[in-house]
Amino acid sequence: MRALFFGTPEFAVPSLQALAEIADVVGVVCQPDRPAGRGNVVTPPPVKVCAEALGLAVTQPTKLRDGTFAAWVREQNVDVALVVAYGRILPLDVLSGPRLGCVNVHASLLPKLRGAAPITWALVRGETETGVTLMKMDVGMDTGDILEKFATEISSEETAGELSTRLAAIGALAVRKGLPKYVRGEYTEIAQDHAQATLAPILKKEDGRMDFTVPARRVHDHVRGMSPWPGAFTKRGDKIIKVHETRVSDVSRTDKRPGEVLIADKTRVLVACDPGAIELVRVQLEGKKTVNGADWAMGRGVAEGDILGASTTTTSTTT
RNA sequence: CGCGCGGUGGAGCAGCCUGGUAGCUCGUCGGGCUCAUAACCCGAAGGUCGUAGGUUCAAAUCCUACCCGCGCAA
Repeated sequence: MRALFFGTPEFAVPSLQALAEIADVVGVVCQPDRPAGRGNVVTPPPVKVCAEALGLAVTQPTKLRDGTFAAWVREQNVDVALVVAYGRILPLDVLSGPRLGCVNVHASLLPKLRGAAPITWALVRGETETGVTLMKMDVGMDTGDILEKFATEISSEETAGELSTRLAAIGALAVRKGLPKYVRGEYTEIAQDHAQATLAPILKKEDGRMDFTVPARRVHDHVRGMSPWPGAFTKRGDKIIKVHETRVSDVSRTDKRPGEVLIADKTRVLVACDPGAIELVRVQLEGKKTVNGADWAMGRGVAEGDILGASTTTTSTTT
């Protein structure tokens, strides 16, 4: 089978490797190298790095809708294109370029969690099961017909980073198992039940802001869902505090206002939620290294009675 | 040259602006108290203050360069 691969981030790498094993990959398409990190160093996306290591040709188009890219896709004369977290909507002329169209690996059990950040939102919403869906792409956002779903349970302490790694592997499995089957025409495509659809919108930095006015378990789910990106954060005064890891406490006092530090001693830092309390296990202050709660308290970075996230200043969204 | 912060005994911090005695909380070790303790009391060990230069009678502190770590923005 001749195939093209579309993908960009780390999540897509295992799928690319899987595809390379089962198909003749004539081209790998990913987003352009972009300035990234401190100092704005131009950095190639993980898929490009992997593709070059595999000796595959890489294409990084900036425009998808002017026809020239669609023409290029057609010229490749491939049976199918595999799309995994490419990061852009493909127009119809591109989708129809490959003989059998485009197949997508999506990190949720469609029609649930359509969109750019299905892993994060699965955790934040407290889901106990998720998975990978292999589907035939159409012009909508993850609305294509389903070929097969691969489910997996979510553990109660799993972070988005960990779950992403697992789903990436499952995605690769789906590619190995499902793509040849698709090409042989052995799948019965099943339309999604659009009435059951939910959305997993692209993440903004602000999505990481913590809210202590909800049950401790939900605060915890939010933190692990935002880990490692964009990262959960709150504030103490005007200083941002990133919260890397939390633990739901069995302490259940409700006589303190949400966000108030109940305990800050050499053993732990506990913050009131509503109801319940959450332990801040690992936190990070601006310009500092990550520290555990006890060290944070020992260095007097936090004390009992402090109010986190309060910043009474009403939500003044600055541009 | 995107903006900004930090590197001080084992941990986390203060001290730096306004050079001149190494500070705080915790941990460690020894002793005591207690039915007991992540509690309390007494005592002790442990630091080239990131590196290399410079200024000065004197530098953790001021100046220069470099190394390492980190936040923001993208």
